[in-house]
Amino acid sequence: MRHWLLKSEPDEFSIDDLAAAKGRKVAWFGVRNYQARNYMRDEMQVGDPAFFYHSSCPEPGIAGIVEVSKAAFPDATQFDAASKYHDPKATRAAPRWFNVEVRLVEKTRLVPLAELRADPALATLRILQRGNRLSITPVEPAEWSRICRLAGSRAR
DNA sequence: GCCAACGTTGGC
DNA sequence: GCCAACGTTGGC
Repeated sequence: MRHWLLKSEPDEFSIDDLAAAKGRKVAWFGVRNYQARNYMRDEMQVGDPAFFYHSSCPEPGIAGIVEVSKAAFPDATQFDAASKYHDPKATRAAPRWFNVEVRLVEKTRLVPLAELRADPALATLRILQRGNRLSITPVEPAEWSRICRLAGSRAR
């Protein structure tokens, strides 16, 4: 089992949107980066926990905890000509983009980016590294525990 | 809106 | 396969 961090712009899809979704589940659609896709397609397993991170917003930070509820399958939006995630080079026979499904485990207090940065125990956290833009990154077990503690979560 | 950093594209 | 140009990300 591995731990992950998933970024989402709350204007697009927030933790409250996930809480309001049917079954509190959603396909993690719209990822159009090969490395992030490969994490979903090749490494994420059902039951893996992940932080839900709000990016590109007034208060960036960790907003909650989700878990992988379904292994990777083709991202439906790549086939949808009306979607901004449409990919004309993708076909149903040869999909390019995959997504897992995630389920909300717990909405936590918002742990601001500045608080993550200020914590020496999180110096190696991927999203804090210079130039990092990847929307899906692995989280080390010690980092996971530390952030759970900061967030006031019972999860470990 | 700025800008650093990075990924992708496409000509050669 | 190289690499310049371009587009995107995301914090500030």
